[in-house]
Amino acid sequence: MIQNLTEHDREHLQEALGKSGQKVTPQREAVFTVLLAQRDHPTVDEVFQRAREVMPGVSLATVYNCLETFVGCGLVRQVNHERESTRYCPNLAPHAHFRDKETGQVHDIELPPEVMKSLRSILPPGFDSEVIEISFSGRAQSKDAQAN
Amino acid sequence: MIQNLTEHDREHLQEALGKSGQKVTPQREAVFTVLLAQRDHPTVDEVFQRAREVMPGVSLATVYNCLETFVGCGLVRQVNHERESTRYCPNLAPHAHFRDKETGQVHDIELPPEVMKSLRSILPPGFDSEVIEISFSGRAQSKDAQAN
DNA sequence: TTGCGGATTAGACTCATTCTAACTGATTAG
DNA sequence: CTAATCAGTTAGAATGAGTCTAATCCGCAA
Repeated sequence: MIQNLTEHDREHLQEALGKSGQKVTPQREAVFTVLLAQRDHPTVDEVFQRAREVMPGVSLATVYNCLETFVGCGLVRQVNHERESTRYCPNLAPHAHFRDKETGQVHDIELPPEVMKSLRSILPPGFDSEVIEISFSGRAQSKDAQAN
Repeated sequence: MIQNLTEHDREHLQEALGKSGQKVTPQREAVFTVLLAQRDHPTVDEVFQRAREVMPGVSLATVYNCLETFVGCGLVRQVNHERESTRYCPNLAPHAHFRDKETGQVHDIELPPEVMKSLRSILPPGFDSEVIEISFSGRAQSKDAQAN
């Protein structure tokens, strides 16, 4: 079942939207709720299915719009793997992604600051990077293969 | 102008294809030639345009097939950035990619072995990764902004 | 020469994403 | 109070990279 937002999360949503001059709407709240309820890197379509459980009339276009808005104001990250459908991730801490080739599941991998630093250090002078994406792919056999 | 393959490159092509039970064909040779002639991470469409200069009758489907074959036998790498068209890269050394947001150009960034090692080390036990992709995006102002 | 199998071809198809134009509903201006 | 405005939402059409299909080609072996 999809829980409602906590007061804290609702404030987080409102603040992030407000900073870029946008408002909380019922649809945005529904989509955000869905993202926080199940942190499994859903595709747009999965978000859409889940959002309709909470708000039956919501449209796919709106789900696209909401997700884009959230990405724009830094509330969620896009996760792309090869040319598969884009997935969404509300984990804001710096992290890499690991994609299990067998199940298609995506797992977050914590990214220690010293690794981030060594990565930045390989850029030759003149290259200024705002975003670094790191993605692994392979197999995850362990028990926690469904977590995260 | 697009040069012919050197003897060395032709052998490389033949050997890699042979290892996975495939043959050198005129189309494959043309596509490979195009990739080596201009190492600028072309899209399929760009490869197609260039290949037609060398072999006017070649079809888009064949260019897709050739590129997929090359990826399959390890001759080239795919480079994906967000959901843009896939690009292709004949640089086999381990390297990251840097995408210039202004020009859309992709540059290779050398990846020292110790950085690779520190990256592998962040994977929790149970995660076995065959492939690591690292991509930066931002601005490259420098003079060599058009190279590689 | 016939047949086989891999490679190539043109064009149809798929499907994630984007676009468009109409509609809604809240807020502001007169 | 109306009317005008404007962001947000909606359904459905359009886009475009990539894939699939069925026909053809071509080198080689029986």
